[in-house]
Amino acid sequence: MAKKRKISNPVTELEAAVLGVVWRDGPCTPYAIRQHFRESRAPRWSGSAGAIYPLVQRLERRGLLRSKHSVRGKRGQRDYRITPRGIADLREWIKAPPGGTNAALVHDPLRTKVFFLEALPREEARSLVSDSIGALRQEAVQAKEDCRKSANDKCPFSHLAARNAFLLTRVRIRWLNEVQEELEKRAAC
Amino acid sequence: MAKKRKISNPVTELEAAVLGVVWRDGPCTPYAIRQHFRESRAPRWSGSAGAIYPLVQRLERRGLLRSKHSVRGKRGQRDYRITPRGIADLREWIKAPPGGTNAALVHDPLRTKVFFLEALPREEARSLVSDSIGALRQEAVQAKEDCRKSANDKCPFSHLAARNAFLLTRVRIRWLNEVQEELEKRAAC
DNA sequence: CCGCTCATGTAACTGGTTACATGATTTA
DNA sequence: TAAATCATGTAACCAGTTACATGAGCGG
Repeated sequence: MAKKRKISNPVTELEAAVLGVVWRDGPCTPYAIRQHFRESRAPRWSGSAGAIYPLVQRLERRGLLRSKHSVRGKRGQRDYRITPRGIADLREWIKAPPGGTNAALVHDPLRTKVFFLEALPREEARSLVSDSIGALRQEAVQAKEDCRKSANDKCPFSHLAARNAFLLTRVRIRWLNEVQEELEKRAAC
Repeated sequence: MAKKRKISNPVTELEAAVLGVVWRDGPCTPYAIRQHFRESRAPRWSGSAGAIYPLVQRLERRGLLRSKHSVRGKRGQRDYRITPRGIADLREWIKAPPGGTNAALVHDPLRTKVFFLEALPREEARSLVSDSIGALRQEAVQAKEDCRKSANDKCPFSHLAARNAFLLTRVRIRWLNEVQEELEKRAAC
């Protein structure tokens, strides 16, 4: 059987995200990559220096990124671009992340909290839920705004990503409303 | 001003989850705790030995758990129970996790993938989306089943947690349908 | 020139993973 | 009793965080 092209190493999610940013934004400095992540409202993407700089060095050693000194010859400033192997590995990750977690259940810390909500005095449980609803509403407004802004992009996928954030936030609000109802029902007893 | 009781150290999410399990299930061995996590379909909770055993030791050193040899004097078998300070810290975490991420945007790897979906040849993008829809439908069936099973629990919150999982899964399916439509629209051009 | 922010990095630490070792119990 | 599996643990590794160091450009 014709052996498929050996993929160097499956990239992690963060590595893939960096590859994706470089793929999309063309040559860019690590700092620009960091900014991209820090602007994201998803807390997963902190874009801390200690994560990004070693990561791009790693990716360059593995041949997925290539860098050269920026024309503006500031200190060590380097512009990174993606290599063909980098693109191949990015595609590989999109198709099948390591562990096959493509459709795994998303993690919601509020779910865990509600799971243990009986450990909280009733009144505190109540305020936790209503505070969270408030915060999520804020989130939803932001997400909707992101949706609107990306609605007319040349690429429809960034808009769909924003829409994912909005829909998830909205459904969590609705779910919290159910939790709230349950709390009130219990209070009534 | 009356200083609030000093909370030892804010616990992490995994620590809080372990405290929660011990709080709920009464005295139990580390192994039982692991089982609890491994049965969860959320990939976040792997319950690997290397995570749990050091963790309960840590919590005992910090005075949040207390252990004694099980009556069945097997090897080193220990039953852990939660202490009052453990309960206090668990409550503290439920109210306000470190970082105030109570209502932060949930992380969805499929969102990231779709964000970079243009990097994929059209046909592969299509099959990624339809495969994911299939997998999520499976997930949704499972989640609904969990919902049903927990519907008549004495504690309604485990049911609400299951419902969260179901709702999130369902909304992701709907969102993926939108992605699918978009792909077909583009194919038509 | 002083201080501020931009930008690139590094070092120490932390928490979780995989893989292994080993003792206890059950089952064939 | 031999093999399988349950149960407890540990060691090496790894990725990401916080905190720091440092240089470069710029505005007062």
